[in-house]
Amino acid sequence: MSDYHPQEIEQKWQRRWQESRAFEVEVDASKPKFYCLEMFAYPSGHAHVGHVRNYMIGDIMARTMRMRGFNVLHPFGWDAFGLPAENAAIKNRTHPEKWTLDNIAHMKGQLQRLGISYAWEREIATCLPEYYRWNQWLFTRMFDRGLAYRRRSTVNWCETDQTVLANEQVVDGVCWRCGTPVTTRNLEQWFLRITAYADELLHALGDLKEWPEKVLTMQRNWIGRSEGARVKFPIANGTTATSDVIEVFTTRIDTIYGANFVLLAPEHPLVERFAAESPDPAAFLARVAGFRSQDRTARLTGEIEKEGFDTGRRVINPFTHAPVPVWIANFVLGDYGTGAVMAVPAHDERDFEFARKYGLPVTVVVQPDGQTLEGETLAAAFDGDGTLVNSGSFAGLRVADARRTMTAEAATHGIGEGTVQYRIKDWGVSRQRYWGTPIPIIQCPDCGLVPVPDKDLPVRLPHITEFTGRGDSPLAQVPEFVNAPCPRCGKPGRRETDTMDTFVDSSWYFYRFCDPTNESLPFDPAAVKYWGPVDFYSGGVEHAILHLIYSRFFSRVFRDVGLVDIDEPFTRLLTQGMVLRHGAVMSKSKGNVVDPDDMIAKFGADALRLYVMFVAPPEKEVEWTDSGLEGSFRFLCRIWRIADYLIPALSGASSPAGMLLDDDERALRRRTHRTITRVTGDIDPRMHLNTAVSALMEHVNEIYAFCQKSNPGLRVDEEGGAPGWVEDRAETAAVLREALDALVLLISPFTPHLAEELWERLGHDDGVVAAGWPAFDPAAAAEESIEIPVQVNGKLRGRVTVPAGSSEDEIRAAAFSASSVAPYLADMEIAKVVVPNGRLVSIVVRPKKQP
RNA sequence: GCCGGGGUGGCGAAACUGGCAGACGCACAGGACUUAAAAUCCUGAGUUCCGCAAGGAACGUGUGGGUUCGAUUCCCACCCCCGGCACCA
Repeated sequence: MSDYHPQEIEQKWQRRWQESRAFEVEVDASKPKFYCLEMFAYPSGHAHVGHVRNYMIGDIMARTMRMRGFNVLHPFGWDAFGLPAENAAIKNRTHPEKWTLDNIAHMKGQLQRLGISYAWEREIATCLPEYYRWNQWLFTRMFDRGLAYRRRSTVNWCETDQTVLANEQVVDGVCWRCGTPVTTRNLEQWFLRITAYADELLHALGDLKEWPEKVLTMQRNWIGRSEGARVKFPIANGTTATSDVIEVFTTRIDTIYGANFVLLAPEHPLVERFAAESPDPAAFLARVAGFRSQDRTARLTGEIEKEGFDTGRRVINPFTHAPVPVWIANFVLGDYGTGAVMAVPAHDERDFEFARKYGLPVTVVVQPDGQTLEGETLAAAFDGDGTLVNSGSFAGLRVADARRTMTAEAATHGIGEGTVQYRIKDWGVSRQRYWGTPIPIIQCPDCGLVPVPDKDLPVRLPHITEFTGRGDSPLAQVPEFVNAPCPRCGKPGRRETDTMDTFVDSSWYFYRFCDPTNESLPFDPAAVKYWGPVDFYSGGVEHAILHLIYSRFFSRVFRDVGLVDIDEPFTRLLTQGMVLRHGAVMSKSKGNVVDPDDMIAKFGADALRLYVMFVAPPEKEVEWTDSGLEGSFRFLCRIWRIADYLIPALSGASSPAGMLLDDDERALRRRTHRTITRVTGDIDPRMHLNTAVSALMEHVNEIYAFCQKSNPGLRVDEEGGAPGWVEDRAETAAVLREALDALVLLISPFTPHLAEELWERLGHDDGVVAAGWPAFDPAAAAEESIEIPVQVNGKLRGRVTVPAGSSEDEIRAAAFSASSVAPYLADMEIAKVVVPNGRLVSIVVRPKKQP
């Protein structure tokens, strides 16, 4: 009797996998490919079990598909740029690169000790010039296509630290580090024109059949398409020039006869002019400034009260030709639509609230069916369907018809047009930071913005030794970096000193894995043609929007640049749930993290992997429990014991196929094949890893029960329990061998080390991948007899056992003659009998009518 | 407010196409083994009630209704929890 010592076994197999390059793969057109990917990791220091759950899920998939004969690409890498490294540099006086690379080394060790089957030779880290060079390459391509452009935009600014703050660094309106109230600054910033793909990104969501509904919905909301119209309201007493028009965006052009006033956002371009032309420009601007500052801080903490003031100006409603006042309102957004709206208080909740507050008129132009609303007495805006009134020649139309007709009418008269508006904005990628990809642009006094030519890439990050966290872009303090000749004319120019948002790095890394060392292109298109798209992608739901939209965007840019011929990079997406402890997400600050290495030391990596997969479905949050992990460990010990007991007697066993088996042997064999089909389907396509483990547990229980049945009171763990009863009967040895072989292969994606060890002990030389996924034999799995429940008036009253394949009449007869059912039928009239698919008998009875 | 996902034993959960609710595990209880304990192997267990017992009855998947021979599953209304978006005109 030997005991299960996971640590020894695990080290042995991890070493062998590495020596044999077991998970390294190459393009092989003769085999079907499977690209399995987990979202790569930010190297924050230590991975806890919450992080690694995701890698375990992916590993089950990768190992299963490998055994099923696929050429499996399962790579890993590091999202290695980012602010924490810079903060650590400021705090600990280490260089961000050292901090990052040290963390990578530690975390890589953690993952290797978990036995995740990564192709480590393809490892990438985004902070290395070999990688970020291609960020720069793509950026220049985007610049050439007008997809990357520069404009002024506001950033959060801390006066004390003299630095830009990311949104996450602004806590309740003050700097996270020093508590100074945050102000804004206008800087030249780079944007990527994701809006050019808004429509495509939205529509293609419909093709993502294997994405969670939740993520699709979130992306739909984020892109935020709305159909409406732009309508021009000429300024009263102005000229006919376009500068004398306020253009509004509305989704309710049908209510335009009720547009009692027009509202401008505080950021609207006309505001400055109206102020200048007003009697008291200073007071005017002060009120506007008040609104603008509200946006930054007050809006984060809660709903701000609707406020506004009359500019004194009037515009002409192009449908009614009546002059209406123009107000400036704090709740109108400057960066959506045209920054101006027509207010229809009778039919818009916000406009209604505003009109009532300031005593503005309310004109009803849509009447709901069977009611007559009056503007003066209206209690709330009515935004439902109805019939137009007070709307000139459009009166009497239904809302939907009016929208169509009036949009066309506006277009005919040149006063407006139908349009589609998106909520999504262009992606601001400039970061005034050190630890990121330098933006490869040089500003030349003559040529303007000039991209760095390919031959000069990468633009390397200069080595900086002092990190203070103060000042604007750290790169601006390195003259030898900043001063660069214009690539076009050679005159002294100035290099862009901002770095890229790290989301750029992660928007295409999955293609780099296909060809990670390419020195002439981001990747060989042929490699991506073979491996792409990612077949199975898993990661945290926190990336449901940004990362997954940016990746879909970049994938299309690569397509349009000509490097890939697919649109969608991820065929199937799984968003894994987090691991909680004491009801909270694991975090260092809460002190509730579980380090996988501690668990490996106690129970082994296999037990940890199995537990995390068994405790709940992959998408669900789970609460960590030590006792659950212990239970999984016990289960593995139980497997070890039965295998250790049986293996000596199985060396001569052959396949049970074709043997004349007794009832118990046939039952065990049936069980084995049922387990094969259940586990197979539970992993793929169902991805119910917890029930796959349950099925394996039942299978093990069944093997024990089989042994107990032949040998009541059997002690599997006793010394010298040489199982002669197995060897003596070839059929018994054969079914037990088959049961054990199947168990070991089926559990190998979950507990690969234990499985390889047992597989070897079972006498196989080539490992579980070479063995392949166990074959399912439907004939062996077929039941010989089936138990059929019998219901009387919907209540379970008995069960009958009939031979498989019995006719409905036979099943019916058996049900009626069953002793447990008969009493319920006595003195009753049979009203109806249902036998759906021969699976169940449902009898409906009622009392016999008295003659 | 809008959108999405949920609500099943003491706990994590299962039930794949409308068909035996609670598989599997944790915790718990009992038995075997042991001088004893641990470990192991076996057994039990939704709740309530009746019965010495074998066993039996009723109730039971958030609440209330509906469809159906039959509903955790489908339909309607509502309550609660989680997540996302949120003055997007």
